[in-house]
Amino acid sequence: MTTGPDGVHLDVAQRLAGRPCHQHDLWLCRERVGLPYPAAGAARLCLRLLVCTLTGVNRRLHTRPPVLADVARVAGVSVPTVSRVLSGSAPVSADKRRQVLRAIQELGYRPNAAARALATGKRSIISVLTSDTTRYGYASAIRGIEEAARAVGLVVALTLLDGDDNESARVAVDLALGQPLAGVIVLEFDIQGSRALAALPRTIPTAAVSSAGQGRSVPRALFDDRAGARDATNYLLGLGHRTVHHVGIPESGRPSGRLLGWREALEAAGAPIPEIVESDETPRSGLRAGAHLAGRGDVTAVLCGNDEVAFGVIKAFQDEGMRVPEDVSVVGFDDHPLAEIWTPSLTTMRQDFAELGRTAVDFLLGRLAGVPVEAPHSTPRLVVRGSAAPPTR
Amino acid sequence: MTTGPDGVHLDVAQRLAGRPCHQHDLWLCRERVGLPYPAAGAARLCLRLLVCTLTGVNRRLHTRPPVLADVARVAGVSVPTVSRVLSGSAPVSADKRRQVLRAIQELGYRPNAAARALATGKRSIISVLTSDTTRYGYASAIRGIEEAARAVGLVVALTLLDGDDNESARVAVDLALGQPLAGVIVLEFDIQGSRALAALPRTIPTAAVSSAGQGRSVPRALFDDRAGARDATNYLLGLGHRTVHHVGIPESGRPSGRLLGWREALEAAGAPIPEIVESDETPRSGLRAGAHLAGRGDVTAVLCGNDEVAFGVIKAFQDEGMRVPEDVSVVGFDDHPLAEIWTPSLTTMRQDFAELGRTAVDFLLGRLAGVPVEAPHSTPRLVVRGSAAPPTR
DNA sequence: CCTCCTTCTGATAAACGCTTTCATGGCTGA
DNA sequence: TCAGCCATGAAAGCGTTTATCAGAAGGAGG
Repeated sequence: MTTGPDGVHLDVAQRLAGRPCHQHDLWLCRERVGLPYPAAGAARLCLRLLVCTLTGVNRRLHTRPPVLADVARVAGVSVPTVSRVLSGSAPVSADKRRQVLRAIQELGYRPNAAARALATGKRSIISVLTSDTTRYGYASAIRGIEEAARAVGLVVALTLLDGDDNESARVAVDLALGQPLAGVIVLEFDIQGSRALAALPRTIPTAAVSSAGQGRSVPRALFDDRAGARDATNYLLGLGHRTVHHVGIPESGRPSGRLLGWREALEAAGAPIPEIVESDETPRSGLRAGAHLAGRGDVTAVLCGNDEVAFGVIKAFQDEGMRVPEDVSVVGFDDHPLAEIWTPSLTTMRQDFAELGRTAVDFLLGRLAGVPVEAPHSTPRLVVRGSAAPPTR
Repeated sequence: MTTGPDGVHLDVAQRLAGRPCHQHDLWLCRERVGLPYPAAGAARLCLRLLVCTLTGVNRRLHTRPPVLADVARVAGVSVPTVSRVLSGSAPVSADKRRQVLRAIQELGYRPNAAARALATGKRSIISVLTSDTTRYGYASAIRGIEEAARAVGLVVALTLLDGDDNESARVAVDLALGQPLAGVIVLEFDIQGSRALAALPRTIPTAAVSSAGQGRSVPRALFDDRAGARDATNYLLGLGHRTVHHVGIPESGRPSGRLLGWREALEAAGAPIPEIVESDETPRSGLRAGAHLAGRGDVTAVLCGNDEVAFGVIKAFQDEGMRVPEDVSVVGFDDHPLAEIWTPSLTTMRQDFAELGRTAVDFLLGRLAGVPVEAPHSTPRLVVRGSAAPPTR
């Protein structure tokens, strides 16, 4: 049985009102009756009013959360003093500080973020624009961004890019910019990302996590996909394959780095350049692509746009009775968590999405602070496993 | 060559300043020189000042984004009129409306969300607390939440729960509550989620997306894992297996529904209840669990806590030379996107995470609006594929 | 011992950008 | 001519922070 400041039983009020009821409610009531804070003897009146309030007679009153002024009144100090205790911007006597902290505790006070943001002009949100949250690379990058943001006390807001037209990009951007943003990070792994980047006003600090080098002059944290694809292709050629087929993933408005790197490596080696097979980055489309390639009969090595596609491609080959890697070698891209335990285990180009996400935040913050930071950059690394081998014929 | 209102060439200014430069900059300059808005003839002075500003002589001035008062001044109307045009809260003559819209366009004005939130008391952020963004179920639920939130004009903020102790839950909660939140949704699939739920103050509207029924009396969008596990176990028993082994995933503070359902089904069937094998929800731990089970020699059917674990378990069995489903049947939980193309394709209990995420938002909003909404609820559905079959001996 | 100056603490007030209420002035229609 | 309506503007918040100011306490010098 907890007892309020004037002997009012909060539990009684609570039972009468049929809902939780806090010290704060009591004070609101006193205020309403016009009682100064430490006025004893009006407990009964307060209780009555409290119950009225709690039962909905005056809903708005009860709903109001405690504000700085409430804390100040309860602690018997002025509003700025409370603010100073909270922010530590100026010295406050130990005595008052204690009172203030106790009042905050009692009232369950939490600063109003909107008011704080308005007064300080400081922004504490980083908005992430992405077309997807579920696929491995996207999800990892988001995790990296969130971790880095949290480390410096920022919150991450997420906005999905639904359509791949300019209009829906604009809508998404408008929604995101409706918040007081410190900056924006766009996951520019696809056309939606590029569209969103284009739709962003130049006035807002922006960084992109990107797998392509060119485009609008926005600072980018970059995967050097091109070099990665070149390495992967050279690896397969080095195993003795005459050429390497490619299952492409959708391009973000311009030829993807993976495609370019693949073609460059083939050209450099003087190998024939097969027609590209398209996919939509899903395992299912990989299945279709694999079935198509299996039907051709002359395929011995395939570089896939990502691991999920590679899984589908491998599955399709196996369904057609071809063995991987004995009959055909498959190399993926990203190093998906399941690549390791796939059958056969998948040889792939590892990318550290989370790390690039983290560095993208640092990059953005550095630019915000006016410190020149070099654009982060990461080259995929070959992870040799069991899905690629020298050709058998 | 665009020309400013008094014949000032913005392009000239831009070239001189070496950075993009907008109409708005001009007006700021006029303001600084003390010119009323439509005052002709001071173009040259403005340009000079503009270049000073842009080149950093007065950085703050240039940095200031346009506010409602700027729009009002440019449009030649009062501040409330602009506000009315924006919110449509009161009629405005077509004439002024047009002027206002043009001014907004020219200045690239965007309302300040913090000020708006402060004035209206309306909150536009839903915070999602989760221990993970990358795993399938979590990522899908986040997507569902984001979609539903976006549909009603809300933004989703993401905060990861790092440690599984109370202290780090408190830190995460504090960070999230630092924003002006409309409400919080906790993904309570694990102990971190439960901790966060416990750390949330009762004053903030909260909903949980959960796979367990009990716990703190917070409204929950619920997966009926228990029924799902019961169904899965009964399915395996129905195929003729003497009993079913279980590879468990970490519990969120209390026995997981999956475990309970599994045990109930076995008890009801009078089947022996084998010891549970633990995993940490990763494929790799599934590998270990599978190796352990394969070593026992008497295992014919396994129900896994999720699909990723099931993948590992299957792989381990195969590595030990056991065939799935001929020698041992494996059933998963969740219907991971790769379950379909795994070898063998995985029989599993499908859960629609995205849909439950969406309904959780509706649920939260309904409660915010005071409309009584029934707690959403979803029962996993058996998807029969190729990884489970009758025992062969 | 009194006064003046310094130092430290707390309070008052003015922003921050937007919404909203209320009052006013110009119209229309009877 | 006057009531009534409508568009508009002035002003008062919303909950913080911060700059400025006043007052008290304390020490030193006369």
